Amino acid sequence: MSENSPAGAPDSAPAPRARATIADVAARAGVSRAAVSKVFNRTGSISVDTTERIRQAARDLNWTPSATATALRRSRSHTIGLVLDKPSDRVDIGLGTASFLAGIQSELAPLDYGLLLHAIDREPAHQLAAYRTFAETRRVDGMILTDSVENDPRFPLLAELGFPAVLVGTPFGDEQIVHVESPDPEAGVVDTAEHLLGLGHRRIAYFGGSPGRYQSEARRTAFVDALARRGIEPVSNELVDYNPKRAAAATVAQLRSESPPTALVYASDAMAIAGIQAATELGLSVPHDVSVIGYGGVDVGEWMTPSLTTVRRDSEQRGRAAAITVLRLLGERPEGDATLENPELVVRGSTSAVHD
Amino acid sequence: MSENSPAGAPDSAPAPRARATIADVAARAGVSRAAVSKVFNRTGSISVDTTERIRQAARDLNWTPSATATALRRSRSHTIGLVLDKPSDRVDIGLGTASFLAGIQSELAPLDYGLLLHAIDREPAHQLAAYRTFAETRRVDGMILTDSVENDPRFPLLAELGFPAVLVGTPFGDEQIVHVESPDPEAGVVDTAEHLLGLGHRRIAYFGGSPGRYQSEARRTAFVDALARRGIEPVSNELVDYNPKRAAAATVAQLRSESPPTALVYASDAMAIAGIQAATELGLSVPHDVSVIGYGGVDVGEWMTPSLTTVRRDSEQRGRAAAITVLRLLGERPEGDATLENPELVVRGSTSAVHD
DNA sequence: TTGTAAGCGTTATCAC
DNA sequence: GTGATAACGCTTACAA
Repeated sequence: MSENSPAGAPDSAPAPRARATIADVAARAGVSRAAVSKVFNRTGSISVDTTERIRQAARDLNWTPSATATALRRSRSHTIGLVLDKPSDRVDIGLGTASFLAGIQSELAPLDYGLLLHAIDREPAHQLAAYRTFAETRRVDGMILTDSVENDPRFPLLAELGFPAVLVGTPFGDEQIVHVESPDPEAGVVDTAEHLLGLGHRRIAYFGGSPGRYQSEARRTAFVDALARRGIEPVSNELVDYNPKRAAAATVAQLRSESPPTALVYASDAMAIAGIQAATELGLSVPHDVSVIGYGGVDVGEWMTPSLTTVRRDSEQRGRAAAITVLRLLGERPEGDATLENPELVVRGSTSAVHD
Repeated sequence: MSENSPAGAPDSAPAPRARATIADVAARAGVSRAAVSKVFNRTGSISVDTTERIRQAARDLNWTPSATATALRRSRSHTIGLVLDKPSDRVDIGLGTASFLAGIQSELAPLDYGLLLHAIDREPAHQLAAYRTFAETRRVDGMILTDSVENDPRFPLLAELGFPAVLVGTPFGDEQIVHVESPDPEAGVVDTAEHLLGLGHRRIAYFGGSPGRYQSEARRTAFVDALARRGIEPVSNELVDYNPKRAAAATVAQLRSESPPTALVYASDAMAIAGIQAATELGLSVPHDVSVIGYGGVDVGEWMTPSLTTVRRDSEQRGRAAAITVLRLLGERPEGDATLENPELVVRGSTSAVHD
């Protein structure tokens, strides 16, 4: 690492002159602090003349209202919190998270809201403490949650605190929490089943996410039910924690069994990609010998070879909807609408009719 | 979208009772506000007895110091800003960004610093306004920058403002800015050239990033120079803006030329993955007919088939180093060290000796 | 060991 | 139209 620090030591550099305050601007414009505030908040009535004088003074002094002072006075931080899952000792951010963040940002930015990231592990005690502090310190005005779990302790807590929050997804039980979700969240998964059956597949293996997580369970149930309606049962139905390595291992085990599956369905694109590799290393060709389907619709799925058949869920749209919804909770009037489209099956190169 | 809003309307729900303040805690414990403050900041000396009374009172009232009030009083927001690049109308977050964020978080969390995300486009005027506001409103105590560009206007501005900031990477010219970078940033790229030459490749195409971006230019120059030292010139050397689609198109054009390259080198993994697809669609097999090398070392490269030979740069480590450095600038004493290892060539399945 | 009081930089409610 | 002035919730000399 190389490093040089002009900004660090205030030795040679001129001591960063004290920031101008509203009082300085008022003085320079020859008005009261109140007048300045009124101009910048378009509240109260100030003559065109003084308004211009004040604006000029502010420009001269490079003044912008202090966010912290405003936050204190208005008890609004103008910031939304997002809690990311931190499974163990490292923060883990899935492939789809990037566009989710982008979506949130795109709605927050126009209203000049900030986005504060936090990473918290799944230890219930830590969770509660963290969320409580999050709400109590009032660093954020509202928050966006993801990944509802069974008996999620966060929902009652937030309700008790009366803290504005929106869940992306569906709460597990009948917990009361504002949430955004598409009309039929599992539509794409059902199509997955139909697609495979239509191609003649009968021996199908499913590799799921994590136990106790709503999305993981719902997705799996929807798939298994869809097969059941056609009298089929998956040859395996395993939870591999959204972990690509575990998915690959489980895939190898299945493909080596005496009556191996002809189709492999995964609860995430990353796992599906790893599954393709596992199959390939066993000398099988995708999709000729085995078909593979992922979930998520990440961009790389489109670029890789074979391109990945998957269920695309618009992460960016989900981010936007979540942001819009919290903002509304806070009394803001964001532009867009919070409508979510159903995830949809995207048939690409990793699936084909069963051969043999 | 379905939505229900218990927290939204304060109709049925008991109006969220006013939060306890330090005064309430003081009253309940029968002490002054100063005493409470001292206990919670471990400053001044308070008897064990009163300390316990105060802590108990705080617990009873679920009180935590208000972050905004503290921020105002101390003129420290305890928050670091990170500016993400927003190329056009949408926020774009690269594949490696996720682990970069994770790295930053892992250093910030223990010191209870928050991370505020901002997305700004590359329009110089917007940039300057945004950074100025960022610094002036004091929402953040310091910031982390990425992607230095030629004549980067941000550096002089931040210097002028005396604002603590750290660049991840190398400044383009001789701008003064604290930065973190590995000792030999282009070591892996040079190895790339050697690797290909060693495999017998002589017709090599290079697909670069964006013009005027330091990393993009440095990477390209290092590669071309490394080839030149062995008397080789790339058959093509194009800038495709880190855009996988453009990379694929450029790849097709090259492979269809009269003397097509036997090796394709890309400035990002995403582009390399798209390049493999392009080659495959032309009926070529990777690595048998063409070798492919990416840059970045994203996880999917390891899981895909063929697995991707690439230059791995530890994004998480870069995030950690950036966070540590900016925290130090702020007078904090973060745990880890800000050392960066050189990126290294990871030879996997997408390269092989030239056949023909 | 504890308390008093003066801010930090705004905004909101009144008067004028 | 404009200006005093009192908060917002906390920290920190300085006194006691």
